[in-house]
Amino acid sequence: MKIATWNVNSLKVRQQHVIDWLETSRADVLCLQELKLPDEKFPHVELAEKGYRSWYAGQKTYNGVGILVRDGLNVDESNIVRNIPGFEDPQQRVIAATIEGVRIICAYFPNGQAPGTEKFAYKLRWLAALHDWIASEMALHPKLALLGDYNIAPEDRDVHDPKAWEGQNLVSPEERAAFVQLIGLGLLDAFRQFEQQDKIYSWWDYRMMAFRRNAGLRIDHILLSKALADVCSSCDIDKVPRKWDQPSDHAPVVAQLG
DNA sequence: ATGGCACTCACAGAGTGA
Repeated sequence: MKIATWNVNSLKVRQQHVIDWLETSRADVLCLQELKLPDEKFPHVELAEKGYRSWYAGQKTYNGVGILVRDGLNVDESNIVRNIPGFEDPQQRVIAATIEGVRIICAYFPNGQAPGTEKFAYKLRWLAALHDWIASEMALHPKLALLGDYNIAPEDRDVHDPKAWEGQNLVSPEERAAFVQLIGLGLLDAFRQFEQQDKIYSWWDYRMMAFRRNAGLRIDHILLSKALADVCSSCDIDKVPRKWDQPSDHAPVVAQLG
């Protein structure tokens, strides 16, 4: 099973990119973030025509997450979860589904704006709630994958200019500690299970020709439980869609299970 | 030091993102 995550920065604008990418990647499961559209505008008919069923939690203008599943894969319809149970939040950031016995959790972590702001405090509260919920999900589902836009660059090697970014949002010690807490639940960063080239990132600012300069961050991740990490044969970031016309500022991250 | 780009809503320019 090939699983992937992609922050598309508006599914309305990037609908054709998603369809084109699914056609070439043949991903079985694609987790999407930043749909930026309400559920009634989700293009489920167009995606179904291309062979993918979809489950989603959207809202107008901001946030929104979805899971696309290739026809033929078994989805447990009784076990779809939207948002973090017990964490009241109007922002649509989480959707989970069990696909072929694998618990797939798609998450759009809060940006956080800057340390010390109210949005940063919300990010830390959200991270704590996610941690506790993931712990309970792992107890129920030994085969679990947490995919999404984490808005955290875990280590300095995930940052193009660690000195310039030191202490800033996305790399601050508090955020990195929260990432380590997730790892502490028994999850593994799929990307780091394999030998990788230096300076591989998943996001580049639209400004300052950041992509051409490879001035990026690795903030989109696939974390796997031990049972899945044992069968994971590759994990890569696909930079190709970032080169297309009118691209998302994020690139897809892909893991092959089995 | 600041802004730089893109998207949404809505029709100007603010809010948000990372």
